[in-house]
Amino acid sequence: MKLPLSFYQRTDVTVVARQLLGKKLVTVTSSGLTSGVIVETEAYSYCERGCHAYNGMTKRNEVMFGAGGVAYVYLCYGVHEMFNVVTNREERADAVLIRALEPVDGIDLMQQRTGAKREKRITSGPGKLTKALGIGRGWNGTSLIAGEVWIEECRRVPPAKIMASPRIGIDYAGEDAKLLWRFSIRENEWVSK
DNA sequence: TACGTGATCACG
DNA sequence: GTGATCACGTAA
Repeated sequence: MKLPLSFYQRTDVTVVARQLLGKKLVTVTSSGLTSGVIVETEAYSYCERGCHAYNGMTKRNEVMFGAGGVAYVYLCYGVHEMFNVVTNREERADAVLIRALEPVDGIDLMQQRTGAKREKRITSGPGKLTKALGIGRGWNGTSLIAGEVWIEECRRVPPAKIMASPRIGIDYAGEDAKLLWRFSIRENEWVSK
């Protein structure tokens, strides 16, 4: 079952980021179906400097300002596509970055897409998992309810297994870089390094 | 630790 | 227009 809009449209993005751990992210393309369990996320809110939406709407972050339940995909460092889930209601531009997955379905297809020689770690990192699942910038703004990408229930993660730490790669955010808004499943081998 | 890579954004 | 910057990954 796809998670309903009400899951995404809640007002506290850190709650959504925590609860996405243990859920399954699924994509379907003409090449087939791929999926993985979410083991690492980061929360971003228009209220803090780490967020693309902090300085208001631009062409890039436009979909963040819509209601929750759609994908926000952008290119980073000219090389990597990053997949985010938009949360909260309209004008409250929050999102959760999916940083790592534990592969479940379509592992052969993931290897094919990434050109990975060995099976290990093809979805342990935000840039790698989009490649493995066939997610590109063309999916920016795509609904997570109706389209070829969605998130569904999978595993229950007890609160004690959830670790909170500072987000990666946002030194420019000053004090906000210290927020413990990165969430991961403790001792899961697929969490990024 | 260093750097490729190209879109984006805040300047004019 | 232009230039600095960037929510990474890999090689060394």
